[in-house]
Amino acid sequence: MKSQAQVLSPRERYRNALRRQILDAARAAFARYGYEGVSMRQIAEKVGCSHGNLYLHFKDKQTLFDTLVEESFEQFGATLRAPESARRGDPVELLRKMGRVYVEFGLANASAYEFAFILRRPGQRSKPHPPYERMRSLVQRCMDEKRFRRMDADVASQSLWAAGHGITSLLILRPAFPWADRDALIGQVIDSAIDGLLSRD
Amino acid sequence: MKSQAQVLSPRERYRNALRRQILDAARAAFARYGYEGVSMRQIAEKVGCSHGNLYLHFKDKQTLFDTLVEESFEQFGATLRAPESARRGDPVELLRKMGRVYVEFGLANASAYEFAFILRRPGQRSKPHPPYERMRSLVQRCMDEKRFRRMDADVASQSLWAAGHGITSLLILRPAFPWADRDALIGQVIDSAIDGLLSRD
Amino acid sequence: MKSQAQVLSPRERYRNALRRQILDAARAAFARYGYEGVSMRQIAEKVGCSHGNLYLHFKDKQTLFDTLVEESFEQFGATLRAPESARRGDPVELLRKMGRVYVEFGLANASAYEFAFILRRPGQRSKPHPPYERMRSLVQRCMDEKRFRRMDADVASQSLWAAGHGITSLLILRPAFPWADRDALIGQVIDSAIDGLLSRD
Amino acid sequence: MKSQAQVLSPRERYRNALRRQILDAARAAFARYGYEGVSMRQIAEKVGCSHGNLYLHFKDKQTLFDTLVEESFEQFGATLRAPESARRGDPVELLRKMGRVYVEFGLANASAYEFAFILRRPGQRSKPHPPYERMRSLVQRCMDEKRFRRMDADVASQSLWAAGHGITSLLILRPAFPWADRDALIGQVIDSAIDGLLSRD
DNA sequence: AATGAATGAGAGTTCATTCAT
DNA sequence: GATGAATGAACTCTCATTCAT
Repeated sequence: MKSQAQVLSPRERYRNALRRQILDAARAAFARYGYEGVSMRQIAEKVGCSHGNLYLHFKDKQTLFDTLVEESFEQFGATLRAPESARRGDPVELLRKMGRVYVEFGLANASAYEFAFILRRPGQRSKPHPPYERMRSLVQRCMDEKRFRRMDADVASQSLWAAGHGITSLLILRPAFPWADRDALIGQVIDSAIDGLLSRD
Repeated sequence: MKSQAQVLSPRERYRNALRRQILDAARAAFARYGYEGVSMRQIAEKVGCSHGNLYLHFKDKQTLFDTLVEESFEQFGATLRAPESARRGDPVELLRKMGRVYVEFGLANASAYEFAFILRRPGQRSKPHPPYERMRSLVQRCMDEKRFRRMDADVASQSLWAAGHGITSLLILRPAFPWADRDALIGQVIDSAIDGLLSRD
Repeated sequence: MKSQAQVLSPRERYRNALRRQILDAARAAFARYGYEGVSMRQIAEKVGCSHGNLYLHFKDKQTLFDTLVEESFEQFGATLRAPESARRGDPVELLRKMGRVYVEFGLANASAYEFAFILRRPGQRSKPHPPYERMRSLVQRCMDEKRFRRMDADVASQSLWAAGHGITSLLILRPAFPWADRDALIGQVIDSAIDGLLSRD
Repeated sequence: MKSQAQVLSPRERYRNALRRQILDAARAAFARYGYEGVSMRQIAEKVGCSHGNLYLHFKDKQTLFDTLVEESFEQFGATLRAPESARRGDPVELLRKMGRVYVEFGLANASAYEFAFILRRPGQRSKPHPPYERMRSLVQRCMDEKRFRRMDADVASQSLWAAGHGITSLLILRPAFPWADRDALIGQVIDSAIDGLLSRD
């Protein structure tokens, strides 16, 4: 579908590549030091170009930052769409899988995770984002199929999100902490959170 | 023990009060805007003194910040010491209580919580802090008394911490999100996390 | 009257002196190169202080500039108040005298004159300024006393202003031009402009 | 004479047209914002070409500016040549006419007027320019024919120029001022200036 | 001929910090 | 003990200019 858009002049390809490099350098820096802790000059130095050059790609620092936030949410949305799209199969198992994907994607893309869920942002929006919406509809399905106890669907969904966010953010923000076995820990967190919603009989 | 420290000259008392005001103003500002987002001048203005004055109480900006981090951990330690000190009583119920205290103290002292567990810091230390140690010993006791399944005590403890941190940090960082009933949500998170560790029989 | 305001601590006096130095340096620079042609750093260098220092006296460049404009108008107002205040005496002669004072003050304070009447300004106001108002009332008096022909008082006043401004601004802006005898020229310009308004009989 | 210059290839004609567009855009911009207040990028944007393109027509910004100054003087010279060339007829009336043409041409070509007579320039030359020379010779003729009093011809000529320049520059620089009727005002200024030179008998 | 990517200088402004008073 | 004047570095951003394409 985008096939004709793929035909780029060398110049355009180079331009895109540089833009990509800037975004990557900026993402890493912002994630580590926060918005105010990073200067355009520092980003440019990491990229290896003049700082003026950044302004040929992004109007200003805020726009560069916003682009990264947007990008991060899109990445999350795309990743979490996959497991949910499996319409059939045990919805509880789907949720478990989704939880693990969430955490693992967050760890593998730590800076994107920080942009999406940790970093304070100048212009706070905080609407229910697509990843959350997907999870919530799956939780609802679990209730409809009597796999989960009847309860407030938002309480249930948000308790799952809290658990997943808790382990993800701690592992990202406190990498030096003497963590137990990573997989076992993640599994325990997710399983507890989901099992705590199951019907008891 | 500290009795002789109580005898303060008026001058010393004033000095201490000013130091306290500076810390409070700085804590609020840092928590909202981050380390680089706050200037010494801004802090001084909130306090109502000259910016030069700050340097009579704290060597530099970093020291002021570090003092707040230290203080935050101490507050947490003191708060969580109380429930644990009840040596008798159902250890599982004690854990539940401890979890709720953790979350509620975190929410009531959001900026302290951010200092202790969210904000990235220039000089990262990240040793197992006292609050964690206390919880871990309680978890161990639950296992010793067969209330919890036998499993790696660190996996168990850290899964509890993850859950508690998850809900606390989300509520702090995303206040504009349409959260479900706060108490119900907190209860669900903690109960799931603890119930997931119980012996199954 | 301002006697008690004269008691300044040495610090205040020094501060005022520095402020004065900054204003003088800025006035000369702006008059020669225009608003955009002068940088805060250049001004600081002429004063012999750091450029940051300027911001302790003026909020920003625009404020520094505005202060100079204000000051220039005040100087003009004060200077032109003197001849006019002589309530009695031939009003035509008063006007002649006022014209000469206007031109000579403008030449003696060329940069102030440029600020007041030549330089384009970012925020254009252009209301009838006090100097003009004073002259206009004198022109009116000349008409009332039948010394001037009956005509539109604004046409008359503005034609005088135009003549005075013309010779003043040319002498300031084109100092290298081979001018005729300065006093004779100024006298001729003013006399023509005023005589052209006299009643003819 | 210029006939062979008229034969232009389409390419050359296009090139000339573009050069013309650049000059026009630059003239308007410089006149409004001054030399330092205008960037090459802004000029290019108004023209609708790349900023690099400007350098194919003008070596640098200063050269572009100088070209405009030159051009402005030429326009004035050409305009004022017309009335003077009428060798016969009342020389005083010719002068009056010349004055009005001067002012009106200045107002109609405000930016050219600013370039020629108001804007400060990096490299100041300020020799008696052709327009002045023409007027001066006409003044001399008035004296020779006893229409003007005997006096220093430069004082007389420059007093006329001052009057004309005064009203022209004020109307250009202070458009927001509440001016009286424009034509009446211009007429009064010129008539006063010329009548002030007439022989008295 | 024309583009636009790139640079390095320099703009206005704010900052942490020092120090004389 | 406290002030606030002062500095120099660093910030974001814009500019004139060059040059490969």
